[in-house]
This record gives sequence, C-alpha cells and structure tokens, in this order.
Amino acid sequence: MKTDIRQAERLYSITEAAKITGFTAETLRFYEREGILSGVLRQDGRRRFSEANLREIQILTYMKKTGMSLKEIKQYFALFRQGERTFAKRLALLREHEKEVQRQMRELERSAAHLAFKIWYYETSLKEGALSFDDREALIARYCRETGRIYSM
Amino acid sequence: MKTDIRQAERLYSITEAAKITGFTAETLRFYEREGILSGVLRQDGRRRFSEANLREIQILTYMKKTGMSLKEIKQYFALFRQGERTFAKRLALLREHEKEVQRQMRELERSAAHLAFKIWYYETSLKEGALSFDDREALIARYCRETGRIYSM
DNA sequence: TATTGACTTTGAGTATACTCAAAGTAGTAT
DNA sequence: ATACTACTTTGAGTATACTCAAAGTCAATA
Repeated sequence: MKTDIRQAERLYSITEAAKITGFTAETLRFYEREGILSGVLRQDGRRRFSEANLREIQILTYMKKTGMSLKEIKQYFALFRQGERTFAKRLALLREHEKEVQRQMRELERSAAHLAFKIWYYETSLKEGALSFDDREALIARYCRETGRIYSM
Repeated sequence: MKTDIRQAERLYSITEAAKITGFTAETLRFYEREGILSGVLRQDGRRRFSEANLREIQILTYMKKTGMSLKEIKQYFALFRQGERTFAKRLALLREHEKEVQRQMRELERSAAHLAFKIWYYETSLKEGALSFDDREALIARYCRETGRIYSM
C-alpha cells in the first residue's frame, strides 16, 4: 500500500483568491452565495479556497468569456460535482456551447468587416472630401479593390 | 434647374419596421424613448419610419453585435446627426471600437480553443475511460498530436 | 489590554436592456 | 353606428450580474 505523501494542500483567503482569479472578493462571495461555487472550506467562519476551487473559478472565467450565463455555468459545475457518470451530459452541454461560440465568432467577424468598411469610408472621406453613398455598389467595389478585402452587404 | 423627380419616400409603420429590422415594436419604441433613434415622423400620433430610420436601426444592430452599449451607440448617432463636421470624431470612435472588437475576437478564440480541448478530453475519456489529469502536459501534447491543433495553457 | 485589519452576514441598491399591462385613440370595415 | 385593428402613452416589472453599506467577529500585533 502506498503511503500518502501529498503535502497539505495550500489554502487561500478570499483576498488572495480574488487577486489570483481577477474577480473581486465581493464577486467570489456572490458566486458562492448563488451556489455556482461550492465546497469552499471555512476556518473561523472565513472562506479558504483550495487549488481545486481556484481551478473551478478559472474554468468559470473561460465559460463567461464565451458568453455562457451564470445559470448555465452553475448547471455545468453541478454536473461536474456529480462525478464521472455525468460525462456524456457535460460533453453534450459543451458541444452545444461550442456551436454558440462559433455563431458568436461569425457574427463578430461580420461586424468587424462592417466596421472596417466604415472606417475606410471615413478615412477616405477625410482625405478626399465626403464620398457619396449614392452608388453604394461602386463604393464597396472600390473598397475591395483598394484594400484587397472581401466585402458585401 | 433640375426638377425633383424623387418619389415620396416610402414610410413604414412600427410593426413593419419591427418585421424588417428584427426588433420588436416595444424595443423600437424603447430606443426612440431613450433618444437613440430620433427623427421618426408621426402621422396621427403614429410613428412612421423612413428608409433612413431603418438604415440607422440596421447600423444599430451591427454596433450592438460588436458589444457596443446603447450609450455609445447613442453617442455615435448623435455625432452622425451633427453632420459632416463630426467625421473625425466618428472615425476616432469607430477606431476605438475596432480595437475592442479585435480584443473580443482574441478572447473568443482563446475560449474556443479551451472549449475544443475540453470536448476532445470528454470524447476521448468516453472512448477510453477517464483520462488522468495528473500529467496535464502530456495530455495536451497528445491532444495537439491527435488533432493537429495548437494549444497551450 | 487595546487596536488594527481582514474578514463575516444581511439586505438593499445599481446598471443595462428590455418587456409588459392597462387604458385610451384614430381610421377602416361591416 | 359599431366593432375591429393597429397603434398610442404611462408606469411599473423583469432578468442578469454584480456592488455596496453597515454592523459584527476573530486573531494577531503594539
């Protein structure tokens, strides 16, 4: 039988956890209150965040960045805590969310293209005097020619 | 002197405008109330949206999609209505926002990569039984090898 | 022992972006 | 004339995600 030689895991105060994760202490308390984070230890009534807690918070930031709501994140974490038997469910949830992220990226690209055209329009107008929008097609054609970009609308 | 042969511009009811723009009538009213949209005509107290109004709303949707707040969009539209002398200001605002969109895209790509790794992890675990996270480096190396993707964390 | 500082809880408040309900009006169709 | 439809306004309500203030607790340092 192997001897358990693991070090006692380092624990972090809420202020430390806040510093590490980039959330405020208030926000971390809020997340715990809402049941999104759970299993945070207490010592003298004070929260002690484990490495595992911090990893969970790290995952939360990734989820958030892709536009996942706290409600969905909470669901995911709940599945996580239910152990291996929820693997398939978690996978389904992630796949669903991946689609959503891809949709977001397409939208963002479309908007960025629109923005780039607008900026070119303003730049060129400042150089040459206001360009007419009367022949929008021609304007777009010129934009594509001059910038080598593809754009249609 | 040229005769003005322009057709009287077609006007649209709020319901039509809603259908065309994809917003609800309530939302369009809200935007007008907030001073984001302005210059909407009235006939018998009813809103009549011009083509120009609809174009403005279209622009609003693009702005929104890139995560611009209604407050910022309102500012941009206000500059717009002040005429050509605000060209430079509008350009500055758009450039600023373009940076923000690029930042968003980088974030989204990072999150998507994270998500893709997670999904691969779950898929592979379902096939082979739970993969250990003990040697995270090796796991990531395997992921990159098998998918041909680049990933680091 | 007293003070300091880092925490705690409870409950309320804020910002953003809508969303809805209720009561009223104006023009059209039967 | 009456009903119907498509609007109108006012004011309140909702969801999300925090954010803050006030009063209290606990352990360590001066």
